[in-house]
Amino acid sequence: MDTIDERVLRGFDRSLPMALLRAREAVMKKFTPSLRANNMSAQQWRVIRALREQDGLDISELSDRCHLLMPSLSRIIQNLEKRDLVSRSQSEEDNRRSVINLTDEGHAVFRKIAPKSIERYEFITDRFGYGKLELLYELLDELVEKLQEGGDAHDRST
Amino acid sequence: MDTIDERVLRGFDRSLPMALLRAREAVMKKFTPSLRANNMSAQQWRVIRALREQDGLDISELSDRCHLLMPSLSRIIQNLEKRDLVSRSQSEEDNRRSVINLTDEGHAVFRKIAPKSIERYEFITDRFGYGKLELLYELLDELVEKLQEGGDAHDRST
DNA sequence: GTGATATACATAACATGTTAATAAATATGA
DNA sequence: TCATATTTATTAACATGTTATGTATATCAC
Repeated sequence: MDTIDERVLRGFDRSLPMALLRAREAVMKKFTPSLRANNMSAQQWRVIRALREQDGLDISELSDRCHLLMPSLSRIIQNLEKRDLVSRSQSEEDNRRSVINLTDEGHAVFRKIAPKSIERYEFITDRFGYGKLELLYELLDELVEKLQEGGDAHDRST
Repeated sequence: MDTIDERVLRGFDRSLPMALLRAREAVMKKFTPSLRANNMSAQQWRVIRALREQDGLDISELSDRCHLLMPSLSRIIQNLEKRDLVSRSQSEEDNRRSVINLTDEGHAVFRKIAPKSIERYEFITDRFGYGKLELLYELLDELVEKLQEGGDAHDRST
């Protein structure tokens, strides 16, 4: 048992990354089954939802909104394209950009899954409590904000 | 714009899974660089930490404590084994079990990385505030608890 | 004890996370 | 205008997430 620098690493399963991971896993368990039943991964569903909110986004925009890295998103789009859930076209002003649109079938899949998601969401709100949920949102947002401000001074290695 | 069942899906980037994802990403950004500088992934680091807390765990126990699925963990152990950071031996009582131990080199890596992690953790605590951090832990734990109780009645598909 | 079940672990197959390298189009500056 | 840098997107390569399947050992019912 080596003591490190007079301080000690927080107990393993009480670390912040683990707490967030456990919470996310518990939440996702409520959504995943109905997605899987429709051959949809959580990530693919994010893309569908983003396009439902605003159609015709380019891939960089989708990357931001869905919190997916470009290489992942690139593959996901190809997958959805093969399944005719989205279509891509070239931007007129900038030939580097691909514009992605939901197909009719894509819209249909959204309408099929969305009610299940709503139901699960209400289940979570009931179980946890509306007030606590709102408080949790606030804390999470503030955490992100506080960690981002001041730039990446502590993000560098070494 | 189709209205679903009189209710609407929560705004995309205000959904609980996304809020948890963003928070976790922001937190991990503080830890990942020093891990990467030592050729260590976050998952590999979890295994090292778990073994540092209690050496000689079997793979199922590690899976639980690290929140890694068995197939992932199986590969991770093989990787760490190749790099001589852990060693495996057969359990005497149960020949199905592998017992995993940290090697000297594994301990050395822990001692090298741990101070950085402690420092990052203190940075996060300072930025966010100790009280808020504790409150966040409580909320996250309670969320997990509430979602798990009552079994998996709503985890099923269809 | 023998056969059916369950458990511990590994592997397969595919999707995604992650960093690096690449290609093509566009923007910038001399 | 031309060379250079920047931006957009893809691909490569490897690690991990995830579900299904396989294999050996243990346990249990009988």
